[in-house]
This record gives sequence, structure tokens and C-alpha cells, in this order.
Amino acid sequence: MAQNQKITINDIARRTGLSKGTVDRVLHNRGEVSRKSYERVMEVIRELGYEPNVYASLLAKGKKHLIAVLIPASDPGSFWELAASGIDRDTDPVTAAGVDIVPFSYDQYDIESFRSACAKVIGAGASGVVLAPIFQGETEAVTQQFAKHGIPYCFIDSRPDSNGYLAYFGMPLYKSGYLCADQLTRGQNIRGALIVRIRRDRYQQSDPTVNRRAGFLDYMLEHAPDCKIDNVFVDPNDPEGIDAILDGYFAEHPEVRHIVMFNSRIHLLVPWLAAHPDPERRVVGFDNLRANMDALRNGTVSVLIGQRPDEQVHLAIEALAEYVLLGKVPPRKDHFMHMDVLTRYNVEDY
Amino acid sequence: MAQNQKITINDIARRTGLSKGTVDRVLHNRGEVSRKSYERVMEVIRELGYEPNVYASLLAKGKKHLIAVLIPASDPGSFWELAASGIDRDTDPVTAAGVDIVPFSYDQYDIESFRSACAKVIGAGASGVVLAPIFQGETEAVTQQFAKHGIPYCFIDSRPDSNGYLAYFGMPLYKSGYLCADQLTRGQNIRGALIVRIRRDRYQQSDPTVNRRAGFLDYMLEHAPDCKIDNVFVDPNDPEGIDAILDGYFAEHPEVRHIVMFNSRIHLLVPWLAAHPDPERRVVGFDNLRANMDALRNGTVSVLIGQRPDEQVHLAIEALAEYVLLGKVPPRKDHFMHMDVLTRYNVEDY
DNA sequence: ATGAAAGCGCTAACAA
DNA sequence: TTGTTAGCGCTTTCAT
Repeated sequence: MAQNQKITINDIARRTGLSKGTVDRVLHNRGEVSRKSYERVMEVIRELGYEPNVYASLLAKGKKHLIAVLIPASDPGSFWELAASGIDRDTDPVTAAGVDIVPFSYDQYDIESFRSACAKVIGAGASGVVLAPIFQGETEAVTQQFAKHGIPYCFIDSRPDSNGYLAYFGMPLYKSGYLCADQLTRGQNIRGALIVRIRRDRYQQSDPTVNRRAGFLDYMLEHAPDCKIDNVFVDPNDPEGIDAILDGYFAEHPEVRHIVMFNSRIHLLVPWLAAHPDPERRVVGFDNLRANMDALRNGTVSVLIGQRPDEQVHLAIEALAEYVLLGKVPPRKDHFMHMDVLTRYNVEDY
Repeated sequence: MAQNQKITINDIARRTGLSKGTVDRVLHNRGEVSRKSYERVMEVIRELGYEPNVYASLLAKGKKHLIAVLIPASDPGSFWELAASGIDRDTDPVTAAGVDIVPFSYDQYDIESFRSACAKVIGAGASGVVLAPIFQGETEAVTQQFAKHGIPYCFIDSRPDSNGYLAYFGMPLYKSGYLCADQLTRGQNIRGALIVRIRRDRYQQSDPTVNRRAGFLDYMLEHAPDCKIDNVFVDPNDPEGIDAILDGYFAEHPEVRHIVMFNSRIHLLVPWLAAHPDPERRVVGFDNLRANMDALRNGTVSVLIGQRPDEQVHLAIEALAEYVLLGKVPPRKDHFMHMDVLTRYNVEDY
């Protein structure tokens, strides 16, 4: 049962009558070996069931690996703070494997800060990078830089149309909208629903919610074709404005009760919701931010759809570690994550 | 920015005027060092920001670590097969850290096979064990064996009342029953519900569903006190019997429509459900077995509550690896996992 | 095309 | 109590 894990390159060198050096050459396909020796070595390797010793290899190589995580600086309680919590420098097993995980943050509204963070990453000699493609064009540019330096990178959260990334971890956006609609309506043919949207800012950023909205609308078309669907736009920095807008809308449309938001900011509506309780109202939002989960607990929000940004980060780090340490390329490139349905009854263990 | 990761014990030996050996002694608190030297070394360590090189340490120790995963042999499509899928010998990063993960399986209906599997684990010189406490008394006995051999162990799935385990990963059972009730009723005051239970076998095994059932009943008491709740018992190996029992029950109780099961076998009801479609019926079960997920897709089951047994296994392995490799004890012992709510709209990415 | 040999940073056994 | 030394298994440079 217990494999004799003691077979080393010395054993196979002795067995083949060649030297460690030669064995190493064939092990790494780095040429300069006669066809004959090559085959002999391979044969003995198979025969003896040789397996390389990771520690020795890594020790001898003497490289310190550092994986950079490039995400926006996070306001407390924000989506990106959640993502950042996936960086667990102390307990992540890749740390045990001798890889250092270093966050590099930037201002998500300042493309310049993004550029300079990328430069730092390269300057730090990172062996791999995890990043979220916040700035569309610039992401293309920096990943080309990474490629030029031979630095592999993984995307999280969303994924550009380029192709050089090692892996991607994110939520299936369209489907998440579909799921959201089902949770909002509970499969019933509801009368009306209000979509609350954030007044779009001008920072050449992609809007990750468009696909989600599309999924939502398609579901409604199929399952509740008569449902009246309206949109209002709010400014996240103007709480009173939000109240006013909701007051205004519902005064005019008393027949609509249900509310949905496609970004992580459903918590913005909590004050209004708390002031206008309605046991029949369904409210659905996204992402398990602290404030959103509180809203679930106090009953102002019915359902939250979560995507575990922390796990996305974690998995991306692992994929990179596997790659830089052992050269393993992930079997799939695109990893769509589970979508979590959170209610007040399962929110506690998140 | 780039830390000078080059500080080795040689550096600190030189700096203190002591030798590598002494430095190593203080590093590992293994005594035989004068108070004075100890403090001097510690001082320099801090000063220089020394960090040990994991590779070198592990290489020199020369230990092959093997983590044993002790779970029942899995029929295809069963709960334990799901759990076993958390053993990812090729891609798990702990493998990259040089730890071998080896499954040891046994017959969950044969306590003798469990005993002998445990013996094998010890015989194989395992550095750590992941196990599910299927057999109550015997689990106590074998964990004492593990302890005697200095082998740390983690529980998954459920947790005995003993105390020597390194960590536990499982679902909060009572809460899962509560959540289940909410999903079944959707918070509405339903008229009736049928609990389908497995005729209990006599193998001195614990019944993990009792807590779940308690949570379910408490929810119903609070939210739907008038709901009629019945139990029927079925034999998993007698499909026709199941049909007959359900036919019989619903003939007598046409006012009851909703169905719930607290174990992973809701798929047993699919034939009957498919033959008796009812768009108003809610059916809730547990665990994302392949057959259960298929039932979700074809609409015979409304909701599945999942607990990711594979992730439990994975996390337990990681915890053990951290411990045996780096001596890190998990900050918490008991880890209650997320409960996943699966519907046909989010089942695809599981 | 191949071999020899010097480490990588740490551990552990033995000497002193 | 402390120092010395021989590895752990692999990589890499330099000869040959």
C-alpha cells in the first residue's frame, strides 16, 4: 500500500548508467539528449514509477513566487472588500506551498491609478496576476504587457473578449438575471415590477448588469408577459433623492409592489423599504455585502443572489499557483460559479 | 516593495555569532539554548524579518505526508460519491505542497470494514485523517487510536460529542430544516405537507435527519401552525412500494399536496411525481446528487438544499495540510457550511 | 551529448 | 549549551 516514494533521479541515473544531469534534461524536455538515452530514461522512469520531489525542485530553483491580486481599493462593506477577503495570506494553502500572495489595489474611478498598479505588479516580478477587467481598453493593454513579460493572468468577476488569460472565474450573468426573475416572481404571474438602476457614471467602465437585465427580461417575457416593468434611476450618493424617487414612483403606480436591483447596492433602498413595510412585496438584489445581508435579516429584502467574489479570487489564485509551481494548465478556461440564493433562513452561515 | 526574501538562517547565524544549529533550535523551541542566545536570536530574526523557506524545511525533514480520507465506498450517484469528488488528487493545491491525499473506503453497513480501514490508515502512516462519523461508538474508539498515534483528524458531515478533533466541516442541521420549511411553504400558511422518510435500518448508525426534522417542525409551528403534517415510511429498494404508499396516502388526503424528504433520496419519488404532475405542488429535498438535480431540471422537484460535501472534504484536507505542514491550528474548530438553495434556474452551474 | 560538482536553505545527528 | 557536518532531491553551470 505504502508506495516506496524513495525513487529519486539518482536511482534512475544509476539504473540507466547515465548521470543526474542527463536525467534532468529528459525530465524537462530540454534537449541535448540522444534519442537513445531519452528513451532509456523514460523507460526506467515508468518502470520505477518515479515521481519528482516538489520541495527539492522548488528549493533548487530558488525562486520566490509572488501572485499579485489586482482589484480596486475597497470601501468598507463594498463588493470589492468582499472580493479582497478571498486573499487569505495566512491560511491559504498556496502560502504553505511557498507562494506569496500580494494585493495591489487602485482607485476604480482612476484609470491612471490602475496603470500604475499594473506597473508595480510587473516591477515586483510577479509570477502571476489575478485581475478584474474594470477598465475595458486598459485591461487589454496591460494584459499584453503581462504576456510580454511571460506573466500568466486570471480574470475574475467578468471577462473581456480577449483570449490570453489562463482562467476566468465569474458568475453567469445572463442566467443570474433569469434566476433573479424567478425569485422575484416565485414563478407566479405578477402584475408589476420596478427595476432600480444606478445613474451610470461616465468612467468608461463596462456595465456588468446589462446581461443580467437581459436574462431578467427574457424570463419575464416567457413567464409573466403581462407584467408591467418600469425603470427608475438613482444616485447612490443621494439618499434623500432615492426616497423621493421611490415615493414618487409608487404614488403613481400603486399596483406595482416588487423591486429589483441588478448591482450590489440593494442596501441603498433599505431606509425607504423600512419606512414602507409591505408583507406582500418581494425585493431581490445581488451580492452578499454586509449591509445586504442585514437587510435580509430585518426582512426588508427577500432574496439576495450571491456569487462569492472571495471564492473567485481564491480559485484564481489557486489556478495560478498550480500553473507557476507545477506548470499545470487548468482543464477548463472559463469557470462559471454557483449562484447562491440567500434568504433570511440561510444567511447566517455566509 | 520587493521584500528581500534572501534572509536565511545563515544570515542570522552570522549576525548573532552563533551557529545554524543554535538558530534552528530557537526557531523550533526545542530547548538546549541559553536564555541569552535565545533572546539574541529572536531579536535578530525580528530585526531582519526572517521568514523560513518552506521548501528547504520540508526537503530536509524528508517526510512524505499522506492525508487519509475515510468515507464510505460510494454507489454511483450517491451522497458519498459527491463527497469523494472533493478529493482532487491532481489539482488540489495541497498536492502541490507535496502532500498525498489517499482515499480509504469502507462499507457503510459493515462496521468491521470500517475498523479495518482505520487500521490501514494507521498502518499507512497517515499524517492526518478526514472522516465522517458514521458509526457512533466505533468512531469514538478509532479517533482515540488516531490520537494515540498522534494523528490529527477532522470530521465532516456530522460531528460526535467528543472533543479531540482538529476541525469539523458540516451543515447546520437544525437550521437546514428551518430553511427547508421556508422553501416548502414559501412563507405562506399552507394546508398540509407530507414527510417521506426512509424506513430506518438497524445498523447502529446515527440518524442525521432528526435535527433537520426538528428545525422543520419548529418553523411550521411558528409560521403555519394549522398545517397538517404527516409521515410515511418507504423502503429505498422497493420502487413499486414507494408508488403504492404515495398513491395510498394521497387518495386519502387529497388536501395535502406538498412533499418533503430530509435525506438525500428525494429522487426516489421522481417516478411517482412524474406520473402525478401538479403545478401547485412544492417538493423539497436535500443534496445535489445527480439524480436530484435532474429532478430539479425536469420540474418534479421544486427546491434542493445542498451542503457541498465535496467542499467539506476539501476544506478538511486543507485544514489538515496546514496543520501537518506548518503546524497551524485552525482559528475555529467548527465550521458550518453554507446551505445552498437550488432551483431549476441555478442548478446548471453546480 | 554527457558528466561532475556546487549549491538551494534547512534539519538532525554527533562532537565538543 | 553550542558548533560542525552530512545530507534531503533537484537544478544549473561548466567541463569534457
